[in-house]
Amino acid sequence: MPKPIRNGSMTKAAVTDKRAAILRAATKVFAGKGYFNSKVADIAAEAGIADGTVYLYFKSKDEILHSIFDRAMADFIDEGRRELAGIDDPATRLTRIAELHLEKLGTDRDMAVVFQVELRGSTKFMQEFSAAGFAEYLDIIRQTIADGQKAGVFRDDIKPVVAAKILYGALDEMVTNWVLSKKSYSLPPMATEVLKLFFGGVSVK
Amino acid sequence: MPKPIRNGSMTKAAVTDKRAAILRAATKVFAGKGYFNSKVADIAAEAGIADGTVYLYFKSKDEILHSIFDRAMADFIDEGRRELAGIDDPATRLTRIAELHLEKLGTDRDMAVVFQVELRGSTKFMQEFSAAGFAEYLDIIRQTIADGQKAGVFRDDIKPVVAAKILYGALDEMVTNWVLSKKSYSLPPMATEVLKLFFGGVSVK
DNA sequence: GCATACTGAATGATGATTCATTCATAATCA
DNA sequence: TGATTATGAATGAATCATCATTCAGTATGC
Repeated sequence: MPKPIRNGSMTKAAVTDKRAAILRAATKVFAGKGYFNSKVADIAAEAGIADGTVYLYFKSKDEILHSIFDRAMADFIDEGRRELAGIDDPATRLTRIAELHLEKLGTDRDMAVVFQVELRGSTKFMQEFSAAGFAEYLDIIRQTIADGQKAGVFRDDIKPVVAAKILYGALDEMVTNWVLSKKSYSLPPMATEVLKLFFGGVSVK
Repeated sequence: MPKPIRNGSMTKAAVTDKRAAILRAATKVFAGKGYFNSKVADIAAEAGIADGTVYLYFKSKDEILHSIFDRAMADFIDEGRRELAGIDDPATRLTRIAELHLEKLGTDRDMAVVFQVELRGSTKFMQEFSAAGFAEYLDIIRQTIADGQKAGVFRDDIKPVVAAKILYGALDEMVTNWVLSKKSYSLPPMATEVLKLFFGGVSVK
């Protein structure tokens, strides 16, 4: 009376699929109720498998959350590098980065919720994560700004690290607002708005 | 062998003090281990009282977290309004807002950790909170920017809400970085950096 | 049959909350 | 004033519910 879906020996691809299915289910569940309020049983139910099966693919609940980030972040950085490979002009690069940032998170609301909300749910986690992908991302932005300064298109009385944090913070805030907003609107177009201000400032010249 | 501290009827002030003491202890504990990893017993121990005593002042662990925000946010908005009362020039107002923001959080690291990290720990919480103080804060910024546009000092091809979110996001990111940073530096001076970019933009004119 | 994937009930730990009891102080009384 | 009683803040051990995790058993495919 359980629902036997597929048993016996699995192909490598099938194994990966099931892992991915669990991660997808977990992302959805975490997004809905938060990591600590989510039961492993909820994830199993969402994925249509038994509680115990989760442990055939992940060592612990904690590892599931980690995997979600690791995979998403790795994908994002990869795609970013590929996209940016052909772009030299610093301003254009920043534009593409901002667009990618919002496109990526604006496409998968559950993932965005987990990133915006859960990622910050623990200092410990933040610090582990900081050490990994986040620092790398911020550094790409920083480097691009530094290049722009060297090229003379960006003012150099602002430290690149600071400017990078500001741009990141602004984008991040757009995502957070979008995630929490009741109204449904498209996120990517906000990139233009952010960049307009980031490049030109609010003051009238 | 228990530690009798003070019994009998308490003055109103003493009661408020104990409540405040518990909130202070909780802020410290939450900052250190995160809300969900903190035991009520930890808070009690930090405050130097028995576990049960916590429940004489708060209905639940959840209520403690709420109280921390409510009080801090109310204080902040009050102080902000008072400070801004005498300032008319929009740019000066924004400057003062940014300074206050960073001064306030830069003064009490535990509080800052709870705000930056725990506040975002649950969508539910975020939304409740959004409805309350946060929206109000963002709106003060928005209004100031709108005033600046009307006065002709800020460009009006950027929507005030968006500009407000950008400024807020940038400040918020400064705080988050500061909170997570191993290095110890002073937060308030970052206000100047943020404003320089917010007003003038990165591009060379 | 044998190996492998899966199941889901049982286990054990954890931790929020409760509540019967204690006792310092205040109030009342003679 | 000193003795006596009432008050209610504080205590902390016990309760009780909640899950993460395990594992003995089942099903499936080869």
